[in-house]
Formats: sequence, structure tokens, C-alpha cells
Amino acid sequence: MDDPSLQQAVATFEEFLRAERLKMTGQRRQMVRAALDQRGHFTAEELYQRLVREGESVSMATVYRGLRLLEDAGIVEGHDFADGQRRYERALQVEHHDHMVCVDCREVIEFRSEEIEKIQKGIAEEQGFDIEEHNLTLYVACRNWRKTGRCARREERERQGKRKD
Amino acid sequence: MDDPSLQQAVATFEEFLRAERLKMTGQRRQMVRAALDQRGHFTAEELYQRLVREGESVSMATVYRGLRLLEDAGIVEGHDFADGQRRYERALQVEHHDHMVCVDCREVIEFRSEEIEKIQKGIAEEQGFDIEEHNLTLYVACRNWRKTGRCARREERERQGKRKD
DNA sequence: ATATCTGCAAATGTTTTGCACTTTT
DNA sequence: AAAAGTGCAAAACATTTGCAGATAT
Repeated sequence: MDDPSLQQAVATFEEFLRAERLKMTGQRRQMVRAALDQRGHFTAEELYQRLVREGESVSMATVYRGLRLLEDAGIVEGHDFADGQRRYERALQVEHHDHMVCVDCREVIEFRSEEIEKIQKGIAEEQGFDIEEHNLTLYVACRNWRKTGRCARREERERQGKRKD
Repeated sequence: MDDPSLQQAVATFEEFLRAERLKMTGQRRQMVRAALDQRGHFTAEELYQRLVREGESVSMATVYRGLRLLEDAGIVEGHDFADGQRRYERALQVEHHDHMVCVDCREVIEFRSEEIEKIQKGIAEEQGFDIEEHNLTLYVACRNWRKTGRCARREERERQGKRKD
């Protein structure tokens, strides 16, 4: 509630809303809070469920509409991991990165390569383009999974008691 | 009809089907033909429309079911360009490449970077993973588009008479 | 006051599925 | 004959939208 980075995010969002002549509402404020507090990547449904669980009064429609605004405002960033549901993650104070997704456990691992970024930029420029955004996702299998048909990390997590991280 | 690469694709598909104890049918044969003949990237709907236009007897359900098989057999490759529709392209005798998609005209430009591939592999291996597949898509804007709000290539295509390439 | 929001339910668009019938093997 | 494939219409999903009433500026 008195998290300074939350304060900053709310301020950023208010500024964005003002510029667009939109309004700050309880639902939107709660979405900012919940989205920042969510660790890792989350879907619209997950954010909605969380808000409901916390007793907030909000609907799926509002969550979808709000996520679009949060994304436009740069509070969250949306990704498409090709599984039919858009995923979001906080974008404020987070340096840009790409993703690896385990094809078995769906765990998302972040990574960053200055070198790849640079090459990408060069390739686009060769063709006269500017990159607006990009998606680099590696779909990976743990080595152990290839051999055993099971994912080491998933098993590890299960062993630790299924807290859904 | 006597395209050797079509013959090869059909043979490859038949082999795949046999191994899976599935059957070759007229619809599936027509799908292979049409898919290979389709230039660029196409959606399930586009392939279906084409087959219908050509007078083939096929349904959307069969196209969807067939595309999954064609993909599993390595005849086509599916991509998700985050616009809500899966796109396919022929995968036989085509070297691996990544994509740039113009955010305005949606044109798809292919490119290839040995260097990026190498770095990706290294990054995954550092974490103990093997890459099963990957998606590298640059969403780009023509420089001209940034200035004028219109896409140079789109205009060029429109000027040339709207043949949908 | 007035423009914007919200929730609801209905609509959307893509892809999948159940089922009765047809075709391959 | 048995197993698999097909078309149809219905279902499934994630996401969007129209609208009437509620709320922020």
C-alpha cells in the first residue's frame, strides 16, 4: 500500500490517463496494484481471479479494457507465447529482456542479449525499417525432459509443494 | 501436377501417415498441393477458400485437422504473428528463417541470421536447455510510415494494382 | 453537467469437437 | 470388417462490444 514503486506506477498511469482525457477509477487503481504485485507473467484471467479473490469489485470486461490501457501506458508489457492467451508482466523499472518457455512445464525464463538486439536492429535498418517491437521466444526442453519425458524443474517445484509461483 | 517437389512432399506425407497409422485421402492430397503452391504465408481460412475456389470438396474442419498433420509431418511450418490467426508456410526445401512484419501493411519479410541462431543456442545451453523451436519476429514500421502515417510498400503495392501477393 | 466507466450479456472470430455417415486400408 | 476420415453444426475459448445505469471530472 505504501510501496514507492506502486506510487510511481499509479502516478505514471494518472498522467497517461490525463493526457488521454480518461479517468482514474477504483478498478484501474486496483489493477495497477495487483499487476505490479503479480510475480512473473500473468493472464487477464489470472489477474481477474486475483482481484475477485481479494474482494475487489471488477469484471472481466473491465480487466481486458484496463490491461490495454496499462499496456499503452507502459505499466505492463504483453507477450504472446503462442498458447492462445496473452500474458503480461510489469514493465516499469524492468529492463528489456526476451523469454525462454519450457515446452513441458511452461516455466518462463528471462534472458537478455545485447548482441542479438544489436544484430536485429542492423537487419531491420538494412531494409529501411525501424523496429517498433519484437518477440524473441525460445521454446525449450530441459535436457532431462528429453531423456525421461519429464521436466526437472517441474518435478523440483512439485517436490517443494505446489505453491504456484 | 507433375511438380517434382510436390511428388516428394506427398511421398513424405504418406510416409508420415503410414508411420502414424493414418490414411491418405483426397482432401489431404489436395491440401499438400495447395499448401505448397501457396506463396508466402497463409491462414487456414485462406487455404480453405482456395480449395473451395478450385472446386475441391473440403470443409474447414478438415483443413484445420489437416494442417495439424501437415505441420507434424514437416510439410508446413506454423507461425504466430500475434494477430489472432495462425499462419503457415511451406517448410520443405526452405531454409530456416525468421520474420519481420510491417505493423502497417502486415507484409512479411523473411531474414536469416546465423549469428543470432548461434547466440540463442548458447544462451539456452547455458541454462541446460535444448531449443525445440523458436520465434523471432520483428514488428517494424517503414521509415516512411513513421513520418507520413502511411506505408511505402503498401502504397507501392496499391499502385501496382491490388494483386494480392 | 457531461464525458467516461462499469457490469452484464450478447457477439465475435478462430479453432476444436461430437456425431452419424463415408472412405481407406 | 475395422479403423480412420469427413462434413456439419454445435461447442469451446479468449477477447470484444452494445447498452443502460453508475461514476469521475
